[in-house]
Amino acid sequence: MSAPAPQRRRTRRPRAEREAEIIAAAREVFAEQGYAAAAVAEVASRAGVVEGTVYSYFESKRALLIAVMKGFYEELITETDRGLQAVRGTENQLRFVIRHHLATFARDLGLCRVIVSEARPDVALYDEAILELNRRYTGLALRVLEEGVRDGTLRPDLVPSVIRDLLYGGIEHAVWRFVFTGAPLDAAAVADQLADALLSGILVRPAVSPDATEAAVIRLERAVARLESRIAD
Amino acid sequence: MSAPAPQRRRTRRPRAEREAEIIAAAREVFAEQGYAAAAVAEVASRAGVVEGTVYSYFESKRALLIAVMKGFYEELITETDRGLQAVRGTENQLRFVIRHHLATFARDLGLCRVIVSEARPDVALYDEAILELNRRYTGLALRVLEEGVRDGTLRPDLVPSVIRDLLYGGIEHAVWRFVFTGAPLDAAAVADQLADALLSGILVRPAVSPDATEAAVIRLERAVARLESRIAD
DNA sequence: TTTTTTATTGAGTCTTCCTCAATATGGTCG
DNA sequence: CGACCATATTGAGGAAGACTCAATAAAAAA
Repeated sequence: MSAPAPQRRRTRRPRAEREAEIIAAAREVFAEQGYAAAAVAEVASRAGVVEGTVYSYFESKRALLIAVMKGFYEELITETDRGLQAVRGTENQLRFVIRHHLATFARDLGLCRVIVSEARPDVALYDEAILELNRRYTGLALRVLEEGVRDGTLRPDLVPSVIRDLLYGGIEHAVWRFVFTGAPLDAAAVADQLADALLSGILVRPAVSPDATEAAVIRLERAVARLESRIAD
Repeated sequence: MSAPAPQRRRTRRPRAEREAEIIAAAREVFAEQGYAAAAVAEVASRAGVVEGTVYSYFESKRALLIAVMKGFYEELITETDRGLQAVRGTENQLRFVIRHHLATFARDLGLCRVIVSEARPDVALYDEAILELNRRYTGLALRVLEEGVRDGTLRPDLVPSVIRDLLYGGIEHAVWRFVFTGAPLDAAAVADQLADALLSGILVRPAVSPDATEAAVIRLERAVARLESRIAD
């Protein structure tokens, strides 16, 4: 049953390279198995070292996870930033962010799942680094929103941070939906649906006419009557 | 340092009651410490039994978590369903769902965090029960959306399931934001901001600006919606 | 009261994170 | 070119916690 004993030889490598190898192995294992199920011993073995070695590079399993996340976020931030510079206009930039984020999630699902699940449970100081990365990343979208408000493209009464949450939260849930149903995800289509809803809202544009106002007044009177009678009880 | 040794006596209790006690203890411990950090031994101790007893009621720690989630979801579904029946109109119903979900999250944050983090990592068959509960719960909002499309209140080109994801995802992220920044959460205000964005979109409405009367009508409708949902509790 | 059933126990196993003293390696310096 | 040394690497072992199971005792049945 024992594997062919990979016959490792003790070799010294430049610190930076070995560290990179361990991080790469960890990224694989975490993405495949999730954080809790991943064994540090397996990460070590895939990186061609022994468990103790991993601990001479990283304080703990969690610190290793954070290093993995860091790498992931750095890539994501760079790509997104570059993309945003190539697109003009608030609406187009928002569509780009949504599409790119959704595509990233769909592509690197295993790792994204771990990040989402593990970055949140702990408000521990330890994860301050991750919070900072997350702030930097979602800050890109926030700036787009703020500028949209400033230049009059977006409604002046918006609270940009709330809209940002709506945006990222919506994407996340949309992806889970597909993960769980197992349906193939048409990332571009879903991104457009999300963007349309966010930009234009879901209500049919009320034809602002005296009729509509009158109808609303009637609805209100009835509702108030209902409330009054209920309070009377 | 050792606690005063609770001096437990071996007592036999009706199966259902003991089970309920264990679930209640687990709910506490999970909410306080998170799933990974919670020790089954502590759950047992708070329930006044020994670790082995827990395992005679639940196959595994995870099965225990699922039982806890089940109870939580059942409550949530009942409350939401009851509330929806007391509110008329697609827009008001959506506002109710958002407000109630946000309030629940804010109130039972510890447990919600665990549910969100632990329900997703595993697409394992084991969690089929949780998936079903989640479907039932979010199905309530889905039905509101579908009916809104049918009766012409909502845009006919909407994909209701995507909007539902936008809604729940947005709430979730909005809550995390407050958890992490530590700011006090004005649930009602944030719920309104989310609802406004979702219903009307974030783009500036071209032209047709409502006059003062219409604006007053809109304010009134929101006030009535708030009253109705408060009475529903 | 005696017998039967089964809920409860707690000691022990196994897995996994993490520590540390011993070891071997590759660069450096005589 | 060989000896030396700083330190990267190792692997055995400790600690904690999930889970098992044969023994025990409480309640129900006879």
